[in-house]
Amino acid sequence: MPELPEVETTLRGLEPHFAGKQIIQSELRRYDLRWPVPENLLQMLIGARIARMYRRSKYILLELSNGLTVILHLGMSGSFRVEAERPEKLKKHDHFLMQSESGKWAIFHDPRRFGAILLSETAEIESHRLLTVLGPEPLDSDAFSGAYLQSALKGRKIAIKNAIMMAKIVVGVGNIYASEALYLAGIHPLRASSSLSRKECEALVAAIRTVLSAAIQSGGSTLKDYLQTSGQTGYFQHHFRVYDRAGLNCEKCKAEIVRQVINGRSSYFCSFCQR
DNA sequence: CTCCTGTCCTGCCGGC
DNA sequence: TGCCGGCAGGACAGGA
Repeated sequence: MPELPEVETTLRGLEPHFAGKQIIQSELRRYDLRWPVPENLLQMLIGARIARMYRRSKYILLELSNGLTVILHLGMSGSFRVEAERPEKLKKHDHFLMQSESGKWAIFHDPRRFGAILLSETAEIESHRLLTVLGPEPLDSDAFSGAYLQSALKGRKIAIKNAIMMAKIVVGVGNIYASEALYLAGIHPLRASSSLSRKECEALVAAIRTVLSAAIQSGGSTLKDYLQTSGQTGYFQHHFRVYDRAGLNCEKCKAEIVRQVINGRSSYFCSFCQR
């Protein structure tokens, strides 16, 4: 799925047409996403103003003027596109649409339906079951530091790649950016989490920030499903150093990049550069 | 607690 | 051309 950069890119694509705007029309074509979509969604959304749009982890949050917040998640295959008019023919997996007073439509498309649309009272959003368990934002340099990471990894035996993909430790890092960040930091993905030195934790924190920031700059990464709200693909996949590059040569040492399944997920690394 | 596995769902690709 | 297995970017739920 869309990892943090793709969610951030989506948010930025929606904001100009929806933040601060009233929702004048909305349609729901399927209720059976990851969890059932609340039956009162349209009733609560239509006529409400989106007072604020923001991202927390991989969730896009629409804070409405009526005391409710819409929680959106793109799942594994979700994307939003913005259209000037409601298309006469919708695509097969277009599940949700909304039009703001700007006239623009936002259309949620999600073939695998691992995405989610939920409602929460705004006053209780911080304690929502999905949001309350989350660790720090990786781009928040105060909360996500080398010292923090080392303490969060203390006593953990799991592979460092699994650890940085755990939302409780740090949010937003998925399978692609975990491989890329570990490569940049020179850390082997199978290292035991608690074995990382303070210096390595600092390097990893910096690498995660660098990779995520660069990916946001490139409009995210498109492998199969992900598109920007404009319909364009992201560009960061052209900058991958290791992800999906098994058998190619490491840019630094020319050794072959290896693919190995770690915890059921494809992982890519250079066994010479990453120790 | 930590950890590991199974699971939700559709589409695509390669092999036969 | 068709069928089948395997795989895909997330992350919750439940059991050891």
